[in-house]
Amino acid sequence: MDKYNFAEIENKWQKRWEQEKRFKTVTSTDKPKYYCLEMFPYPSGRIHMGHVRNYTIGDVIARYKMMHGVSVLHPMGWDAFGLPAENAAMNKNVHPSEWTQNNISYMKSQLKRMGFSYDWDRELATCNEDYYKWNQWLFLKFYEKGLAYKQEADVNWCNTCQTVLANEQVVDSCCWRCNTPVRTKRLSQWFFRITAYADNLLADHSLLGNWPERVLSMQKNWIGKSYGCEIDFRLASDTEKIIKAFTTRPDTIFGATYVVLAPQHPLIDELIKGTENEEQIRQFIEQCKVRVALDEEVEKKGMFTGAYAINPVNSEHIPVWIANYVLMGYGSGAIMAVPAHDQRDFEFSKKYDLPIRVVIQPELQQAQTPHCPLSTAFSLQPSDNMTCAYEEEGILTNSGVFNGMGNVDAKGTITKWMDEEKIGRGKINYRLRDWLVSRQRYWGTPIPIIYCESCGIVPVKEDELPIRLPKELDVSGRKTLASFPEFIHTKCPACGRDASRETDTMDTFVDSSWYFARYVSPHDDKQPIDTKQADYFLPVDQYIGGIEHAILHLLYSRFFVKVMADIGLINHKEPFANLLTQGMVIKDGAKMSKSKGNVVDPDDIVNKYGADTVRIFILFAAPPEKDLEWSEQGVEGAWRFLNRVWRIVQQHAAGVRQEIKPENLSVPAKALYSFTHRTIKRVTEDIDVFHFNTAISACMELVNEMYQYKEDDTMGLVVLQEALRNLILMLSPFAPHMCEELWGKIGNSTSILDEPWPTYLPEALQKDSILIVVQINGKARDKITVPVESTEDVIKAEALNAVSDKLSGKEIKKVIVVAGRLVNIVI
RNA sequence: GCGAGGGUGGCGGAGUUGGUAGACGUGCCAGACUUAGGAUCUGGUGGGGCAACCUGUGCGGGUUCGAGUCCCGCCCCUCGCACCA
Repeated sequence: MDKYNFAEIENKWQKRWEQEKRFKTVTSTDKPKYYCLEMFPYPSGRIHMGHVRNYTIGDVIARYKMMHGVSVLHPMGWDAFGLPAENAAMNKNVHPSEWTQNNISYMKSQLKRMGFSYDWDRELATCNEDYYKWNQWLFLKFYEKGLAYKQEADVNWCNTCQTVLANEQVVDSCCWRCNTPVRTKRLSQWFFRITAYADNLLADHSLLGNWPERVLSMQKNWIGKSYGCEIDFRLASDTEKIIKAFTTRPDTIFGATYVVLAPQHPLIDELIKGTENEEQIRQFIEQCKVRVALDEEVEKKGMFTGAYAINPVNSEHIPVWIANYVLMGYGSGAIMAVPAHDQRDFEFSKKYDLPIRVVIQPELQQAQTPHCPLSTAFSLQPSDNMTCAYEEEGILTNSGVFNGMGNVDAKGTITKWMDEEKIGRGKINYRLRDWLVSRQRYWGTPIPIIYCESCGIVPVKEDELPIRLPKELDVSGRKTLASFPEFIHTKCPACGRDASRETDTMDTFVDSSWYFARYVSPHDDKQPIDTKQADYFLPVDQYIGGIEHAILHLLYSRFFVKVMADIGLINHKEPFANLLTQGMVIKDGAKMSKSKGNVVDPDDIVNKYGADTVRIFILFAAPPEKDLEWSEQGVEGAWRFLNRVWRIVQQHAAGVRQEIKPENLSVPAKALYSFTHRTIKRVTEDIDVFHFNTAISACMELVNEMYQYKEDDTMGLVVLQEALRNLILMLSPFAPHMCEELWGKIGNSTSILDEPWPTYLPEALQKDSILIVVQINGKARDKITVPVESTEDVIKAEALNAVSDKLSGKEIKKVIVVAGRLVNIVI
């Protein structure tokens, strides 16, 4: 018997698949399509186990769909712009382009060694000018539509990366990439107006029913839509000057006892200029800029500006404060403080002895909350020694004509009234900020903009694209495009005079925001996307990747698709119909990482066991969305299983194909026949819902059955061979190389890829007899086997008879018969 | 604090129109084949007990003939957001 020589087999079939272009996408409109996509990797040098897991899952789905005769698009490419290439340039004295290309070619060979079914003819790399040209083209479209704009703003700056970052790329106040604490810096930068799509992004969650709930909830949280009211507080000293404050609680407006500005609020300068406390206040504002350590409760601090604002509903003059607990980045950077009904304001007013005015009374005694003991249930008074704000519902008081109204109703009524009085207006506010896309980097897409002294900001003409990166980079030090005078100097497209180019490049998340759409027509040099192809292939039917992109990449991509639809490039509202977020690969309880020294190199495992074993292990060890603990013993188990399959097929490879007539089979043969078809059913249903671990375990059970099977007459062998044939087909998405080889060994000359997925015969699942569990008082006591057509009475009698010794002298109160399952005798 | 997801053998994990808890794998124990086997095949394996049985799915209640699964109240873990007005 041949030994399972995985190295030879895998090499043989990888070559054959490539030569025969087995995975070339067939665009055929009379067939249903399936677009299976895994998140493309950054070409860091080598693939890691996380990639192997991600791409194995995708490969199983793609191959499974191929066997269903579907036109499958399964492409792969490279997220090839990024900072590590620049660091490599400095540290290893190699051009970012060369370093990236080398990495791509090695990683591509690794992916091929795994046997993944990619259509490599559609490969793309975002650092190639035939890709980033279309980034620039899209940028110009965004600019035309007013969706790209330049603005001076306080932006996030990472000193290590020497560049700015988008809000989404700041994690716990630190750079998402290098973990350096982020500082704010005032710079003029390019933004994408993602906020214009905030509502669409939120509303279209309804189209994403098959996305994991937690991803949707993270995005919802990030977008942060809230309904409220913007209220105008005029300055007492100059009623032309207005502080706009956003609140979700207009019902508490009569309880506003002061106004608070964020330390960065633009009006502050004017308010404090020339006052006696000016210097102190400026010092305080500086202090507020210092970021404190994380998960540390920040103490509320503030200062009185000396100015007063007018509460528009009652003309009261209330003090204007500056405090660190008000954020410039949300709403208008100013709030009305209602200490009686907002815990934060309450704490602040206690600290600085600011007045507290109750404007909502709990309705009944039971409205008391455990956190807010009230001395008298019906009249909440600040003098009651309130220990916290009352944030529950109630009845308005101290609120003029609105007294007695329920506060929930009052929100709308007061908003409407303020609108009529022109002192405020209903407003929807979002937490989402615009996307800062400028980066002070070399290795990225140049922003196609020219600055002219007389014409200002002038977009590059479309036919001038691409604006190429200067290639002759001296790699000895950190460079940006500003280091290349020959790149900067140009002529103004409008007036022809000397002008200079924008030297910032785009955030690399721009690249990955539409690459999935480029795959439908990757070589089109006339347009970014061939709309016809897009109509056929988009949206991606199944997207697979890590949860770490829950907000960043997945939100940006959704935004891009909506813009691309609005400019008529595509006709879809959402990029990814279904999303599978796979868990991490961990070892010894921690994520594999160089610093922890617990990395397992895929190359080593593939060399030792082969790709098929690695694939089986990864799929079997845990369901895809859960974390997977790496286990050498688990890999051994997968290896043993494949060898078991290999041996059983070898033992019974030669044989006859003959029609099976179930009624003529021996009892064991019929049992195996039935088991085979039940396995087909189980495996099919499991793969449909991505339960690869249980699909493989079902195959293992079938193999175990085969080892027990001893029928060696002709029909016995026919049944066994039918089982083997189906087993090989079912395992082929998981362990494709070995299955191709075994497919040949059982007498086929074609590729298994030409074979349809097996279907089970319902009649084969039918049994002559069934097992019935006999319970007494809900506890299993015995089992009986009865003919499948037995009536309830017969089953009941059999059951009572089986446990008669345990029933003697007992009164039977009740007997429950569940068809086909059990009998429960209650005594 | 808010939101989402979890808690089942030594370990990874099965199991929901409520119906034999622990499939499959791993580990461990035993047997077979063998000069030998960390190869392979076979059997056993939640805990307690010689056994009949008892007990067991984070904790406490409840519904039910019957609960890992449904309901109520807790505890713990993971992830995300977090002074968002």
